[in-house]
Amino acid sequence: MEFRWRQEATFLNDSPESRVKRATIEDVARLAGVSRQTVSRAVNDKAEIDAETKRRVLDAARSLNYRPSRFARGLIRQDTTTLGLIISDIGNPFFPELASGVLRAAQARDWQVVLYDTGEDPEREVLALSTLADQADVGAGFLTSPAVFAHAVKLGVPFAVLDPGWDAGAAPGVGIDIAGGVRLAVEHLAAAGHRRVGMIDGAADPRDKRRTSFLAIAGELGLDVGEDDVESAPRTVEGGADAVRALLARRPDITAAFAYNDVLAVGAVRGLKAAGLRVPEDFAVIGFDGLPLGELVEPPITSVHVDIRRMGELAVAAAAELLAGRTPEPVVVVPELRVRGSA
Amino acid sequence: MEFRWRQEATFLNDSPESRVKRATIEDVARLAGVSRQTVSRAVNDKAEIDAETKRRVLDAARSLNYRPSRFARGLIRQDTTTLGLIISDIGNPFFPELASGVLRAAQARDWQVVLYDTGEDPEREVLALSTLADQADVGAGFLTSPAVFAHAVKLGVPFAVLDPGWDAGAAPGVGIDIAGGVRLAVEHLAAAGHRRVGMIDGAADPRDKRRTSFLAIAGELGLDVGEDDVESAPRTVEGGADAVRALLARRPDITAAFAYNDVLAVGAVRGLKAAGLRVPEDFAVIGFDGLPLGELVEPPITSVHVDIRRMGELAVAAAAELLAGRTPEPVVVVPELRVRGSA
DNA sequence: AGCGCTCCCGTGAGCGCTCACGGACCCCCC
DNA sequence: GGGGGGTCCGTGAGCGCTCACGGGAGCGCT
Repeated sequence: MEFRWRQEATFLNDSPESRVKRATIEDVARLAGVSRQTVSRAVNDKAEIDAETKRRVLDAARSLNYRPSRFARGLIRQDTTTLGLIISDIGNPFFPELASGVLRAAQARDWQVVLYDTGEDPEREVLALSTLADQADVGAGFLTSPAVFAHAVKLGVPFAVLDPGWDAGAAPGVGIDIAGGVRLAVEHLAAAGHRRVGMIDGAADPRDKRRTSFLAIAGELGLDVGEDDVESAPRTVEGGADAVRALLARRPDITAAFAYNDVLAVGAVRGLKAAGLRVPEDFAVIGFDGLPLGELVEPPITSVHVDIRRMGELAVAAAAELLAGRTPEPVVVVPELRVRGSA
Repeated sequence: MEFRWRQEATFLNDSPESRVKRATIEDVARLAGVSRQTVSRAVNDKAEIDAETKRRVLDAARSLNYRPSRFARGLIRQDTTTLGLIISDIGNPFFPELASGVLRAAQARDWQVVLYDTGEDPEREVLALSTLADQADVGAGFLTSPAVFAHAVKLGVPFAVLDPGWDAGAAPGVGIDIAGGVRLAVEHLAAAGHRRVGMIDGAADPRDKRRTSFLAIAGELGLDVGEDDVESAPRTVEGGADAVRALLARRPDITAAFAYNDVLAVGAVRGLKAAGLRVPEDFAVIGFDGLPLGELVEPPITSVHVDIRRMGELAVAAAAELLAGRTPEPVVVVPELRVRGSA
């Protein structure tokens, strides 16, 4: 009676996009003529409630469209854990693979996973991190730069970094032995007799580890490779095709290319074939990641295979450590060469 | 200095999986020698606080590893909306595509998206639905059967169903004109002169719409197609390859196949090529979904294209309607034929 | 002195729910 | 008739936070 004003205030709020004010446990109790506690008993299938009463309460709940507030519940039994996963482009087949591992590990621990796709945009990364910070208990994912990670630290979110190519250094998470992987690739090309090798780069940052490793190792092996044998491209199939063409236009004597990832490698092969070149006879292409996709194309992509799903699982494990207040011990995933058809 | 004990208390709690008890706003207030409210002001960057005090509070917060409880916050300003997205296998490239649309639309509305991968298992679907029911405000996704949807209704979660092949009927969400799509495919094959065509089915349920539509339309067009020209297979590339071989073994005179989806179609083409057949000259294959993946293989897959991302966006829109207490008006996505190389 | 203002800061109340109680009521048995 | 036990239900308290207040201190002005 003295709360009438409250209901009226509620129903005034009917702008198009406004959420309907949810009924509370109190509303249900009132309608069913019982107490909160009894409603709680009915809704949560607990004992100490009469069957008939329960039915009545449940009816009332249904008629009011009642659903318990996850916030109020969470406040009491704080057992649910939510992991925020930051990825840069779910359209890139790499990330579903990663998400698959994360999801599996999360499910095993009974964690929730909320997904943030930042489209490789640092600003959106920071934004995602901010909302993640107050929607999730812990985060994981790829971050484009140390600066973004610093933001996570500032926000106080525990975050497991997946090694992105910049030196994650002290940042907790799971690393990839990128230099080792690149070595595998370049050595493979060198062993096949290629002297003049280009790179199709997918990183924005010129200090990216794949690029620097490529240059270093190619030099070390005495290959004829210079700074401008690296062509940058957006990480798409088209990007790869365009890049290989550009590479060829600039240095027609190149006979092989190392691609930043398999998507670019697939694109490169397409570009080559479209230009009338045979792969690998006229031009060899080697990728990075070892995506299943690479086996589907013609020729199948020779690639430096990384166990991406395991990375996802390891990331969750690291996140769990972080959450427990411990420092996860550093893990590094070691890639291996998978020779298929393209090189 | 005077907070050393607290840190120790923190570290006492070191059972392997236990979460560290989080510091509350009260703890920070005590340590900084201020009130809750002042802490709140500092943490939330509000006015009415002295710079020096703010610094002190923030220091205290950091030293205690304080992070505000999302539950307590959510209880007060109930503005954050969370959508639970149920998919059956993120390894299937269809779903990232869908997720992409959902994510985009969700981001536009400032919604969170939590992901549930059920691996096509009805039991896990029900499970996911249950946790979704008390972790999210609204759900969306594919459900394998009407029974599962019924469970959602029973739980009281608003759920936007993506048309799965069973007749979603009254269920709110976004539909696909599957029959229309199948017609496009079968007519295309018939027009190319195929009389005897098989189907590679990816559905568990024999009443699946693609299968029944296929049978009906093939019959209508007077094709020589019977019940056992339908081969069931797991929705993987290998599944498709195996299925087409089985089909061929049973009925060697088949000259074309309609596949449940593009993944199966890609598999079929692989199987065919491995068996020494030329596609489409010896055997034509047509898929469903129109995934980007289909363009990458050789020959590219002719497919019934569905705008999957748009489906994701529409699903979010429907979910928003549901949340507002309205009934979303029915939407049906109409597929179109994309003739590429395989048929 | 007294008033009003600004700048800080603290105190209830309450968000919606569950947990730990306590208590009413009925039935049975000595 | 009273004690014991079972069944069902309600009442405070409190989870961690923010909102709406109220109030003290310090300053300048009449």
